[in-house]
This record gives sequence, structure tokens and C-alpha cells, in this order.
Amino acid sequence: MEHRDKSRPATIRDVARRAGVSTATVSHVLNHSKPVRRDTAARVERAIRELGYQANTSAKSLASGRSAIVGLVVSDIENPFFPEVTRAFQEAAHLRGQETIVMSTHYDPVRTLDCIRRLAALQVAGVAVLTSEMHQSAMDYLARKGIRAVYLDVGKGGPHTANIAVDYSSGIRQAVEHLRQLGHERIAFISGPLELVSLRIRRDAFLGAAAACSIQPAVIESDLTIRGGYWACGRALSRFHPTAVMAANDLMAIGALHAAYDHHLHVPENLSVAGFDNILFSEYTQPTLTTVAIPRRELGEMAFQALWDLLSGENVEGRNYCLSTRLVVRESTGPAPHRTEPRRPIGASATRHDPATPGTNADPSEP
Amino acid sequence: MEHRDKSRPATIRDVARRAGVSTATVSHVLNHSKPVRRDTAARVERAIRELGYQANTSAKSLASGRSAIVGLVVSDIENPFFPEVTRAFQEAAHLRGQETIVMSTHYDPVRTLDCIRRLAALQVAGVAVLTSEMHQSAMDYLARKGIRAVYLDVGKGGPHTANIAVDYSSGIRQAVEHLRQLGHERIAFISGPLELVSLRIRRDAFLGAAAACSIQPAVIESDLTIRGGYWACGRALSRFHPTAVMAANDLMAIGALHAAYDHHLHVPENLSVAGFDNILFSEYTQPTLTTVAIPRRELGEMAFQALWDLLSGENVEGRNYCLSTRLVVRESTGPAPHRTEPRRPIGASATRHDPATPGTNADPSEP
DNA sequence: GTGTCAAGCGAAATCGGTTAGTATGATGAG
DNA sequence: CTCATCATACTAACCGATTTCGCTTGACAC
Repeated sequence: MEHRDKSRPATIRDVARRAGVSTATVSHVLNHSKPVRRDTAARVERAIRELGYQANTSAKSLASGRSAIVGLVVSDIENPFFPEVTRAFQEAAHLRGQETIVMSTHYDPVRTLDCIRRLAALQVAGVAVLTSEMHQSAMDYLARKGIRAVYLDVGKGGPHTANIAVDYSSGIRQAVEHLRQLGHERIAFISGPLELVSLRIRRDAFLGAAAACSIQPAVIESDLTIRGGYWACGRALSRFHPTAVMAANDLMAIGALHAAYDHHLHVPENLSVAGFDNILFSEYTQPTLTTVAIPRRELGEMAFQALWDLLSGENVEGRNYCLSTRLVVRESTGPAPHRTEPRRPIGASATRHDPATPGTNADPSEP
Repeated sequence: MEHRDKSRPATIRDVARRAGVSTATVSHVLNHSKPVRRDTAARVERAIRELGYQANTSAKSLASGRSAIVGLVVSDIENPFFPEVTRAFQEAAHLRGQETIVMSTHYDPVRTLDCIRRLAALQVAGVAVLTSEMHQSAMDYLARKGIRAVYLDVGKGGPHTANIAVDYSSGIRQAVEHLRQLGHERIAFISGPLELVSLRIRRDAFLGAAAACSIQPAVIESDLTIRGGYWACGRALSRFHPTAVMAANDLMAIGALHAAYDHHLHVPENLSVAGFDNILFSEYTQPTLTTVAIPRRELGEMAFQALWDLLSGENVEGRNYCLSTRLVVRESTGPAPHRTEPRRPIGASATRHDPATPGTNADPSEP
């Protein structure tokens, strides 16, 4: 029971007075910034406990020039991919006594810069930018301000910056080879907007793998949403006649699943579908989705770890980290329909439910 | 081109010097805290622009006693329900120049208190606690520290606190009545852990509505996950033989959909399924999910608005806000199977994929 | 011309920490 | 016994804003 309780919170001076030491000593006990004799430290700690003292973070960061807050910039917090990354990052940060401010850019480079500016104004110690949608100016800005930064998929780390490279190719190659082994020879790739760096990378990985397997590829650009995947798959089916489609993220793959359904195509008997990301829901679609997993928890943890290394080491030249991806085979991929057979069965026998399902489109057959 | 650029960032003193005024005046121009003559203000603003001055937030919050950061505490950032709420909140906050720190409690009251403590240490101006899983002590803590707070579903707002009440009952009643009109008389309710306040509220709403419609209810407790919903639905089917199940959230409803599938039950011909939350994916399940929508954007915006009112007004007695829910009918609910017929069809004719059985079920029309 | 009042502005204290630089006492060597 | 040396702890100058209080000035009434 402290009489201070009812007035304002205890300050470092209160603690110092009660422990019979100076504020400097209290500070050193708190931060282990200089050795303090055991018994002195004990007295200080006791005083801290008795007063329920909690350091004022504003004062701390004003005096020290850095706050105990780090920034995390992601593309889209509503894409189920990111909350998991965020959580892992945040938990790792918490273990080091750092709080995290999360900001979402919605894939817009201008917003990315805005977020970075706002974070800089908060005196954050460091920033992890887990979106590739960003102009060079954003990186320059952080470098100029001396703010440590971790990036995703953007070249090499430099001084005060690290980079995490996701090895999209390996997972995508696995997926393509998997499809090839199942006999697929025409595969459509549903990409996201190709002005986005990370999507160009995925597309190129796909094209590379396809070439290596002598598969005939097609690329359709869409917008990363379920609707976009639906639309793109419909388009691919009518123009390209693939036996399999692969989407650049799971949301679009889910859209593709629906498109197949509306085209009276069984998945995987008549059409194989593969996704990318391995979001939680990919395990619960009908049929469950074959997809390329990118380890989200690891990504979040690695991002913070990289940032922490930059923060704690002096002049650490930024390292480069790498994260691999791998194929997860589920039900949505299967053997390619036999070549000589028509790929699309006719009539009700292909429908999944009651044929009167609304939204059923006319048979999208092509010449 | 400022020569300061290469040294340290400009301070308020630099601005004052350049504008030929005192720091006090600069501060007043910045915060409109006192009237300043137009031409003086113009000089100050010009200096600010020329120096690229950005106020140091740490200093600001140290001096003023509050930071421009607000806290948002949610139950589970990985549940797709919350990112959307978060985003709306964050955008509303941004419009008022506030940054947001989001923390996730995973439905654990102890963590909730921990989050609140950490936020308090950051001198946040206010906190929105959008989880009901919290002990009284957490609210007391905030009250004692004088931190403005907005709560969800916990009684009335008090001094410096507001409350948002979600009207679960209306949406749930709509759902129950909807099912009753379709002829359902035995409905199982898949609840989440009943030690959680918000789930007791939902269960009670369900039981109340069921009683009013003379429906025979059953309640099964589960854990809010897809797996949990799967398990609970299986259990309900074997023990209670419902013609419809309603889940306390969409994730469990999705699990129920899968359970029905594995029990060879068509949805909705043999079993109707309804969810709660209207998460994005409920629109893309197979079949699409009938569910009770709770307006997420509105919730986020309302939460911030309530907080802002508490922050800007003096001594505003906390208001009570209310948010209504409404039923969204999709494909997963349909007429109850005819009473005199067996509820569970036998054999392959009930499977989803085998198409050879159009019209397998009796005409579900009622007498 | 004088008194009153408000508006506009500045000097300086303040917020609660950090951290150089310095003082103190104990210890050991010469 | 004296003087470095070392380990500890203190003094006090910051960090960059806000905010109180008092001073100057000009407008206006009488």
C-alpha cells in the first residue's frame, strides 16, 4: 500500500529516493548499462517492486533516441497470410521487450512510403517491410534516417539493412513437376498484377519450371482476390484448354475451384488446381487444395530476428536470409484426363449438387 | 536544400529561430492550442516546410503526458473476423492522426491484462478492448490509470469508458425464425467455450429464440475452430439427430459442413447449417454459408469513434453504443427433410459427388 | 491623455528518463 | 605512508517538446 498510488505514478526519482541511490544507478540497474553492486541492485529492485514502478517509455525514448517500438509493414492485413506472420513477429518482438506497430499498405508503394514516414516519426528503432511493393525512395528514406530495416525479396541487404529472400522457385518447381508427373502438359498460371515484384518472381519461376518440364504454359493476369481467380480461371478454360491451373495465391485458387464447378468440371478428375501460400482455408476447401506452402511463422520470426540482429550488433553488415517453400499435395490435383478423351464431360453427370444450382453458366465449350 | 539535412533532424528550436519566434509560438501553431496571428503562423509554417520539420513524438508525449498512439486489443488476430475490424479501426484512427498498436489475447484474460499493462506503459491515450475475455481487474487497472477505454459487451460505460453492445439476439433470432419457417424443429447449437462471456450471450440468445419458436434445442460446446466445429457437428448428428445446426462462429460452421459431407448428408437437403460472423470465406464455401453478419467495418469505426469522443471531450460520461446483426441467407439452409422420412439417407445416394441421383430426396414441401 | 483589457508572444520550468564526467572509498604497490 | 588504480555511485547536463506565467502592444472608452 503506497500513498503514491492515488497520486501520479512513481518516477525514477521516487525509486532512487526510496532506495537511497541516484537516478543514474536506478537506470543502470534497469538497463544493465553499467555494473552495480549486488546489494545496491537488490535495494533498487525492491524499491521498484514496492512502488510498482514502470518506466515511462516516452521519456526513455526521448532520452535515448530510440523507442522500444518496431514497425511491421505488410501488404494486406486482411489476406489470411499476414496475420499469422504478424503474430509470429509480434511474439518474437515481445520476447525482446519490443512492441510492434503493424501497418498495411494494400500493395500500394505510395502507402508504403507513407507508413515508413509515420513509423520514422515515432522514433521506431527498426522496421520490417514485408511487402515488395515499394519504390527505391522508401529504402533511401530509411537509410538516410539511419533506421534499421529488414526487407522481403528486394535485392541484397546493405549497411543497416537485411533482406529475406523467399525461394519461390523451389516450391513452384515442385508443383510443376508434380503436375507433369500426373501427365499434365498444358498448365495455366493465374498471376497477380505483374507490376508487383513478388508476382513477377512467381510467374518467372513458373515459366522456368514449365520450360524445364516441356510443359505448355499460359499466364493470365488477375488481382489476387477470389473473384479475380474465378474470372481468370474461366478465361483460361475457354481460351487455353489447360488440364491444370496454378494460381499465384490461394485466394485465386479458391476462385478457380469455383469457376471449375460452374463450368461443370470435376476437380481433380477433369481439372487440377494448385494454389500458393497454404493459407488455413486451403485445407478446408472442397476438394482440399494442393498448394505451395510458405512457412509463415518462420517468416515472421526470421524477420524479427534479422531486425534484432541489426539493432543489437554494432555496424552489423546486413545479412541475407533465405526461406524455402515446399509443395503440399492435397486433393485438388490428380492425373490429367486421358488425352484422347474429351476433357469436359457433358451434362448433369458432372455437376456436384443439384444441377439447378444458381450461377451455373452455359457450357463454355470452345471450337 | 537544407544544410541541416545531413546532420540531425530539425527541432522545434530550429523552426523557432528560422521563423523569428519562440518555441512556444511554434507549438501553438502546430497544435492550435492558442490563437496566433495569421502572418506569424504563416512564417512558422514556411519555416516548418523549409526545414522539413517533423515533431519528435517521444518529446511530445513526454511533455504532454499522452502519446498519439491508441491500443486495440482483440481476441485473435488470426481469426479472419478481426483483421477487418482492425483495419477499419486503424484507418479511422489515422484520420485523427493516431497510430494504433494491435495486440491479440487468444481469448486469455491473463494475456488481456498483460496487454493492457504494456499499453499503459506506452502512455497510450486510450484503449479499445474488443474482446470480452477479461477480468474486472483489467478494467480497474485502466480506470485507475485514467486511461480512456472502450469495451465490447461488458455492461455499461462509466466515467472515461464507453461500451459497445453487439445485439447478438436479433440476428440469431432471425436465423432461428428462418430455420423454423423452413420447417426445422430440432436444431443443434455449436457453441464456443462457455466460460467466454460472448459465447454465453450467443447461446442464451439461441435458447431464447428457440423457446419462442417452440423449437427443440441442443447445445454442444466446442472451441471455435474448424476442427472443433467438425467434431461437434458429428457428435450432434449422432446424439441429437437435428435437421439443422447453427454454429457460434463461421469457422465452426465450416467444420460442420465438412462433418455433414463425411456423414453423407447433403447440405441443405438433408441438413441445414448456419454460421455466425459472416467472414469473407463464408461466401465461398461449398455450399455457400447462411450466416449472421456482424458488421465488422462498422464495429472498428465505431470503436475508434467512441474512443475519440472519450479523448476529445472533457469528462464525457461514457456512452453506450449498439451494433445490430442480421441474417444473410445463402445456400446452406433449406427446407427441413419431411418429418415422416428417415433423416439420414442410406448409401451412396446421399454423397455429394455422385450425380446419378437427382431428386433423390423427397419433395421437401410441407403439408 | 489616461486607464483597461485582450491578444499575441517569449522566457523558462517541466515532463522522466539517459549518460558523460566526476567524486569517493577501498585496495594494493612502492 | 603515499599514490595510483579500480570499482561504484553520484552530479548534472541533456533529449525536444508543452505549458504556465508575465510582458508588450494596440484598440477602445472615457
